[in-house]
Amino acid sequence: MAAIELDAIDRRILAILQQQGRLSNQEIAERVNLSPSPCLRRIRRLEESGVIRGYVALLDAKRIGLDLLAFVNVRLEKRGGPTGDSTGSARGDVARTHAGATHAELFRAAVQTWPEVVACHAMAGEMDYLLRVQVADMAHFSHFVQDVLLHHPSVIDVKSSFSLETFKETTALPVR
Amino acid sequence: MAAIELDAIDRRILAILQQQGRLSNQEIAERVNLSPSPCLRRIRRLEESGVIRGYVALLDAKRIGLDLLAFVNVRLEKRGGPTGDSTGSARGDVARTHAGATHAELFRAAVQTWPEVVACHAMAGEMDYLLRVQVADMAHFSHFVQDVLLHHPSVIDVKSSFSLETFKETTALPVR
DNA sequence: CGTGAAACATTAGCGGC
DNA sequence: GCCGCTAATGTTTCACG
Repeated sequence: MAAIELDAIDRRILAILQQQGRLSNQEIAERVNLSPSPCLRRIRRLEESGVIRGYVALLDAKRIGLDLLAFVNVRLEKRGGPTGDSTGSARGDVARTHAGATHAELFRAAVQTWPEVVACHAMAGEMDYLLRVQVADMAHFSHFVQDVLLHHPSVIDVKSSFSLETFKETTALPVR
Repeated sequence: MAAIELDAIDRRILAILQQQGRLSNQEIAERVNLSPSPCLRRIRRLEESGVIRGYVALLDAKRIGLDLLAFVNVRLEKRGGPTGDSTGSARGDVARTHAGATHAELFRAAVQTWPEVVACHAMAGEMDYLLRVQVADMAHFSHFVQDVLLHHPSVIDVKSSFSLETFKETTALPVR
C-alpha cells in the first residue's frame, strides 16, 4: 500500500485507461508521445504496483433489465452472536458465538454472496452499513429486503432510498 | 434502450468481461467453447447494442492518495433561479431564471465539472441528491463542502456520511 | 528510451450445418 | 439464422543497441 511515485506521463496513461481500458498499447503510446515499449513498461509497472487494480467491461444496467437502484442503510446487532448467548458478556467483549464469528463478520460474509449488492460500506454515524443494491424491479427489491436482508440474524433494521435518476456515474478517479 | 436478447453464452461472455475486461478474444472463446470468430461477433454485437457500455481500468483509490470516501446528501432550492425573481411564479412553474436554467439543471451541470464527485443520483425522499465523493483527506473534503458545494447558489444544505471501510465494491452486475 | 523481429491476436470473407 | 476455417493485417512483447 506504499504510495507509488507517478510522473506526468503515468498520470496521463491512467487517465486514458480509466476512460478506455481496451485501447491498444500502441494507441496509448502515441497519445502520450512515447514509443510502444516504454509505454508498455509503465503500464506493467502500474499494474504490478497495484495502482491499476484490473480491467473490466461496464454494462448498461437498464439494458440487462436492472431498472431499480436502491441504497439501503442497515443496522446490525451489536453484541452476541446469532446462536450464542448474548447476555452476560464481559465489558469490552467483541460479540462472538462459540463458532467464533461476530454479527459484523457474518453479515459481511453474507454480503459477498448476494449478487444484487454491488457495494457495501461500513459507515460512521448512526447506520452501520450502506449497501448499494441493483435489481430488476420493486418486486425483486421487496423480496431481497424481506426474505434475504431482514431474514439475516445479524440485521436489526433497514432503511431504503431509491435513485430516481443517475446524473453522473464514473469509475474514473481524479489522478491530480 | 430496447431489451436485447441474451442467450447463455452471451451471459457467460458478459460475466467474464465484467471480471477481466482485457482478456483476449481467443481466451474468451476458449472459455465459452466457441471458436474466435463467432465469439468476437457476439462481443461486437454486445458492444454495438449498448449492453457493454465500455471498458475501463479500475484504480486503487488508496494507492493514488484518495483515502476518504464520503456520501453527501444535498438539498436544493425548489423554486426560482439563482439570479431571477423567484417570487410570484404561477403555480406549476418550473423554476427558471430568464437565462432558462432551473436550480436542478445548474446543479447537475456543476456536478459534471467536479472531479471529486464520482456519482450523483437524484433520490426519492427528503434529500434531493446523493453524491459519492472521493478525496484525499478531511481537509480536501472540508474545502469541497464549504467552498464548492455550499457556495453553489442552488444548494440549501448538505449532510455527509463517511465510509470507514469498504467490504464489497464491484462494477459487475448480476446477469441472471 | 527506441528499434526490430518473432509470437500472438483480430477480423473479414467464404463455405457448411 | 449461427458456427468455424483460413489468411491477411495489426498488436504485443522482448532482447539488444
